Amino acid sequence: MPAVADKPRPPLTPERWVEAATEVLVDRGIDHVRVDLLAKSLAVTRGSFYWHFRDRDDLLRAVLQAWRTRTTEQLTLRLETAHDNPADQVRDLLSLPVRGRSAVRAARIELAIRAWARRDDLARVFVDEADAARLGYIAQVFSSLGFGLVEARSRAFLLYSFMLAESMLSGTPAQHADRALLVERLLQQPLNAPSAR
Amino acid sequence: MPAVADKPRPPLTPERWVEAATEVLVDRGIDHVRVDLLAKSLAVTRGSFYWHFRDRDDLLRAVLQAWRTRTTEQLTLRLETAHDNPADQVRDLLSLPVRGRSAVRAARIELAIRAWARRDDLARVFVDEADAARLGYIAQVFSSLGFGLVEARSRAFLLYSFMLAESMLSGTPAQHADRALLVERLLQQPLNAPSAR
DNA sequence: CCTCATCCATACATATGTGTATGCTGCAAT
DNA sequence: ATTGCAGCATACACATATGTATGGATGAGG
Repeated sequence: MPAVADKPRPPLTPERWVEAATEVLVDRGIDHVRVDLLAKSLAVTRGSFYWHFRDRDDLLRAVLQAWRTRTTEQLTLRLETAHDNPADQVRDLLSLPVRGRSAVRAARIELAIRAWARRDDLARVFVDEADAARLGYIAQVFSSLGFGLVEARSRAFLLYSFMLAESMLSGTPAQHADRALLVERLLQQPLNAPSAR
Repeated sequence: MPAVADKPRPPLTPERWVEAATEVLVDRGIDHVRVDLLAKSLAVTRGSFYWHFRDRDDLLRAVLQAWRTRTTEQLTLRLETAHDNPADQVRDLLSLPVRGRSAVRAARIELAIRAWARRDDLARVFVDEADAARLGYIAQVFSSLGFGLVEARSRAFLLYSFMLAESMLSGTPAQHADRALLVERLLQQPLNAPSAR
């Protein structure tokens, strides 16, 4: 009984493979991102994969690059739509992880890549870049609030730490700390050290 | 040419297997903790493994339990040798990651287990327990400094976040933030909210 | 309508992993 | 000295992974 007109599928793009790979990466870790598994989830055979990608590493590189593209886009978008009031930018940052399903998903992807980066040099490069870029951005915001360089960098790290920890630790965010209290405290002018304006 | 008196090895203990497994876990992640690989690193065959352990999961459970034992011991030790001055306890906590090779190693183990816990329910239980215990301890210290419950928990989370982030992000700790500044700020009494004594 | 490139399927060859069954060896107790 | 078991080795059955080689279908252009 030969083909009764199998639904003609649209051709697969490399992006589809990257999506599928990212999915598995988040749910099961980089070691479970395997060609045959992805092929099954896309309902094709591995023959298709090796048409679009040179090998498995080629795919993994593509996953990292896709992530970098998204994160840098996020950051530049944040830079462009910057509020006039820097304090509001800080408040926005702190309310970021709680708002939106896509933000939660992005956080999960990032954690998975971070775990991957602990053992893979290339992944580590990408993660370090992202961290540096964001820390730089946050520090810049604090800087425009009138804090000196060291102060701004310290507060930026503290804020970034808080965001990281919230995405890592279990439990609802609210049960960890009073976000409103925290943000206002972070915005305060230094107390013992005179502000360097 | 039959055995020219191969060095008689001392019998293997389950602990040795757990050590080896932890080693691999740190360096390459839980998915690389495999029986045959460990057997090679211990210079025996898998036959030995299945003598000491029921199966691979049995070993992984043992790894988690060994970790819990160590971490809770660390915490109780901290509770017992508690300084009279709670402020000193906070200062101790912040200087913890930088002092000692074993502290660094413990941090690496913890990160590996944390990555594991993102996909394994049992591991997650252990990690959550550890987090809760430590957060409780730190909050207690802040509490004895005169902070109210919410204040104490918030500051505890902030401090714990900082410690976590320092062990996760690349770069030397010193380049992130001024630790001394941070600790003194964390110790200060609340400013806008009146302290609940 | 024939051709050719694109996109995928199929079929090897090879590697690496788990778990089980069973065999071998030395030391300890009787 | 013989027995007996602890501790490990060896061998088998099976599953799953990568990568390559090659064949088949389908649509666009000459």
